Amino acid sequence: MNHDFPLLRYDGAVSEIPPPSDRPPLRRDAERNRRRILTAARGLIAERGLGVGYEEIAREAEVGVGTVYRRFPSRDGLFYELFHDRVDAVVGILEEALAVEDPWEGLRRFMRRDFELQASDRGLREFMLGGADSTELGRRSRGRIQPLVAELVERARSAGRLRADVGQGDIEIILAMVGGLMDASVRVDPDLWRRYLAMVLDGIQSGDRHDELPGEPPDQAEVGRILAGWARPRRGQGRPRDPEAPARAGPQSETGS
Amino acid sequence: MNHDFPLLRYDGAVSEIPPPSDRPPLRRDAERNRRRILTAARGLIAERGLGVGYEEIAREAEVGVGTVYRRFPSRDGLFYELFHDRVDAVVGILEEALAVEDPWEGLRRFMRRDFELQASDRGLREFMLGGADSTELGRRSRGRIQPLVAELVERARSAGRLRADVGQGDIEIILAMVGGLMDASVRVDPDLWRRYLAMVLDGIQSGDRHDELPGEPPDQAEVGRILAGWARPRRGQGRPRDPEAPARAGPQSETGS
DNA sequence: TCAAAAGTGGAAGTTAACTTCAACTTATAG
DNA sequence: CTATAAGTTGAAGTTAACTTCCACTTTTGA
Repeated sequence: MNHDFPLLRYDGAVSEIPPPSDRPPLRRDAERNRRRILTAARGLIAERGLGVGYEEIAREAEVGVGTVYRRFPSRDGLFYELFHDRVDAVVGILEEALAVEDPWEGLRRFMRRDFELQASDRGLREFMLGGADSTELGRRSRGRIQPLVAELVERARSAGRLRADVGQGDIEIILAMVGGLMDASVRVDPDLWRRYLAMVLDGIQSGDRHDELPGEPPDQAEVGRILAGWARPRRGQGRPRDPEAPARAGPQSETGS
Repeated sequence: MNHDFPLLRYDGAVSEIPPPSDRPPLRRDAERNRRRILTAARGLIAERGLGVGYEEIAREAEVGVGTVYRRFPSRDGLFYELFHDRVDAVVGILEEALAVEDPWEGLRRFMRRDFELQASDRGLREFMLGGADSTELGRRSRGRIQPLVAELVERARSAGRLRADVGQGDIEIILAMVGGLMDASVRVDPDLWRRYLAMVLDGIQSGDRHDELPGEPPDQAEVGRILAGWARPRRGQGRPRDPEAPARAGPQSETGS
């Protein structure tokens, strides 16, 4: 059992320094392939999310599927390699935010930087959101991140800049909520999330001052494209079909005898 | 081509009054089955979203799959039957909201009532969000709803209660954003959305007064359950696997020779 | 009552992933 | 240089939907 290696740090947070590997090193070709797989996976997952298939990763990496399975028998191993440094980055952002003098500014800064980090990587977004708890890394990450967020919230509240009725849990929900919007909108307008983050921040601060909203309200066409990309259910449901009107798709009163 | 039957109404909106069906009436058994299918579909889709399969609907309706396909060759026809009256309800809510004297109160009321309507029906939520534009009904619905929302927004802004830099498109995005949260959280806490809607409303009003936030901040366990249910990617990715550490899932420095 | 039209059911075909594995290839150590 | 362990591959098996089709049943109207 060597896969738990918490090293205590100054504040009780757990460091992510990897232990010396105890397995024999990979063969040279294997190492090369491993690198290719990670590169391919990084790109595909950043683009399309955690769901991309091994077959596609293999194709992109110019490697057989079997190789991908051999190297990463479970997706957790792959996600570990792809995201552990990103988690470190988030922790870094949190520490920086805690170092900011003005507590409200610190909280704002954290949220903004966190979203900036996630903006370019859909996989990271999904990992941080829902995927987090199904993975060893995910659970550990939450353990590192939560106390820092709690501290940030506590500071902002004590300083009187955060509404007293807003708690740590609210911040996490807000991150998820705006993150969900980001998922749908980044491709249409990469900075739109800033606008809605600003609205929510205005809603949870206790001062009465509004910052100006960044960007412009999206126009109809933009809204349409954003909604069209919102978390689809499974298979299509708008496929082009034969032009025949579907049987009784034309309205028919339920009261027909 | 008889499946377009816009009847002009007072404000140019399109009425949804069904035309007399020109097809021969269904046989008695067919009508009975059609009813069963709709009932089953209504329940399943409200519970689990637009993605439920025909096989499952058939099982629930105690009918063969073939029957479901015969009656609803495309999902659009099914969605039409399930949702056209819900769209009418939304339009009704909008009209009521426009009749409220205080424009800001009207806007608030619309959003609240709209969410209350959607809270109990995940399928409706998905239909109103993304699914809307892939369907004849969806497109028509947007056409009816948008001008009313625009009017509501215009009123609230003229009255000076809505920030001047908030547009109609923003309201639609906010509906989608909070709707996404609702998707993830209704099962855990059916009223949690009210809290975040309140925050956003506070963020977009121009007065400096905050309403009290409904509910309490979710605690850690609650946040965990909510995030766990957030729009999953495709297949599981946290399946229980053999307890062996995945090959090199244990961290290994990328710098290994 | 009975023939025709309408409707039904569900097995079998289709699609699109995911995963395994046994024959083959390559790096490495001696 | 060679034996061997490590690694690679992609075809074939598996799973879980979706959809079609036709032999059979039910309703209807003359």
